[in-house]
Order: sequence, then structure tokens, then C-alpha cells
Amino acid sequence: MDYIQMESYLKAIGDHNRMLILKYLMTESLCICEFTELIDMTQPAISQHMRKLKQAELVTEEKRGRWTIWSLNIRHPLYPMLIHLLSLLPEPERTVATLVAEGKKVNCE
Amino acid sequence: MDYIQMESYLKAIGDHNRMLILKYLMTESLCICEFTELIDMTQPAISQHMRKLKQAELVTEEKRGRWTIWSLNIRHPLYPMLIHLLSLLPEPERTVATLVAEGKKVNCE
DNA sequence: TGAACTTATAAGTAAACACTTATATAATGT
DNA sequence: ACATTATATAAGTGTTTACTTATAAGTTCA
Repeated sequence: MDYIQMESYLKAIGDHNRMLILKYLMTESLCICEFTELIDMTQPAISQHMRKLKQAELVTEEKRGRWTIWSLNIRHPLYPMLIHLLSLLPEPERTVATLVAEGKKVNCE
Repeated sequence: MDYIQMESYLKAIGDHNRMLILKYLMTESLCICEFTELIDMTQPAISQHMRKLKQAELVTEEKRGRWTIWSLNIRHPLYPMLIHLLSLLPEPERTVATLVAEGKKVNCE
């Protein structure tokens, strides 16, 4: 891996909101409308963060009906390092469990 | 470690020139005038990169006469991760050995 | 077909970033 | 004291970043 490549990976990871997104994805795959309930950010802002993460190949997307389901890319060269890095960060205040309790968890089967 | 703190660490690391600097420091401590011989960058540019790395506590400085000797901070919370990350990057073209061969290695005892 | 819903994109903006050149500060050696 | 050497800082610049609001595009379902 060259220096420019590594730089682009680290820049994609190195934002507190994107790390929060990645932390959520460590537990389970989510769509953008769920992130808008979990994180205090507008839908376009989240969408643009997902695009950045996708460009760095840190996440993958799968279209299901009107939803786009985002997942961590476990084949990324930095995946093991990313998991370790995220493990150093605290669990977010709002959990997916609260989403479920509020009936806001998306079920796109 | 909180998200903002991690962001500031990753932003300090996530620049190709600073990673090159850190890669050199993995082998041995160096001063800025040596970096100017190793890396195609002006002295103020290097000095400003060192300041960023110092603010993130990734490096430490020691004044010796007119020189400032820079070293990796092995007590940094991300030090183990940093070493692993740098090990994924190729050795720089210009080595410290070439500096010695050219009589440009600083001896500040 | 059309309303509701989910997501993506476009355009604009303020702040941060990585440099540049010029200059200041500080230590060394004659 | 003075020239040399090493480093830091200041000021300016073009680019990138992370957002905002507005809107477009695509899917679902009555």
C-alpha cells in the first residue's frame, strides 16, 4: 500500500461522525434513515459521509427496495485495524435497541 | 478515548508527508535539517508538520544546541497501531544510510 | 396515477489544510 | 562582535472539508 492510498483511507476514517457511523456498523448493517434517528445529523450530511466511506471502500451498499443497506467491508486492507480502532471508542449513547423500542427499526425483507 | 480525540490523532497521522516523517522516525530520531535532505520539502513545511505531530503528541522534541531532535512518542495511546500502520508502507527511497554516505548526517553529541 | 417515503445530488459557505516566501529567533564558531 | 547555521513563526494563497438548504431520482403502495 502506498502513502497516498493510506492517506485517503485515514482521511475517510478520521472524522468523528464517520467513526460514529462505523461504530454502529460494527454491530449491524443499517440504512440512512436509521442513522438519522441515531445521529444528530441531516439526511444529506449522512448520505455524503456514506459516499466518502464508500469511495474509500470501507463500506459496501446493497439496495433493497427504497432502502440502501450499508455494511462494513470486512475485506478492506485496514479492516482489522479499523475494528481495533473502533474498539477504543465508547459505545454511542443512542443504541439500535432504542430504535427497536421506538418502532423505528427498518425491516426490509 | 473520545471521538474528537481520535479524530485529531487520525488527522495528524493522515497526511502522506507526515507518514513519511513518522516512517523515518520509526528507525531513528532525526532533526529537521536531516528531513530536508531526505524529503522533497522546504524547511518551514517540515517544521509545520512537526508542530502538528507534536500537538497530537505523536512525537517528542529534544533541543540539543542548535538542533531539535525529534523522536516517536512510544507512550502515545495509538503508538502500537501507528507502528503497525507504518509497517504497511514501503521503505522510503532515500535512506538515512545515504545521508551518512554523503556526510550529511548530523552528529550532535 | 399519484402521494408518501428513501436516498442522492447540486450549489453555496465557513473553516481547516498544506503549502509558499519572508523574516525572526536562537545557538555556534571564528 | 559577527557571520553562519538551525529552527520557528508570520502572512498569504489555493484547495479541501463538512456542512447547509433545495431539489431530483427512484421505490412502494393505495
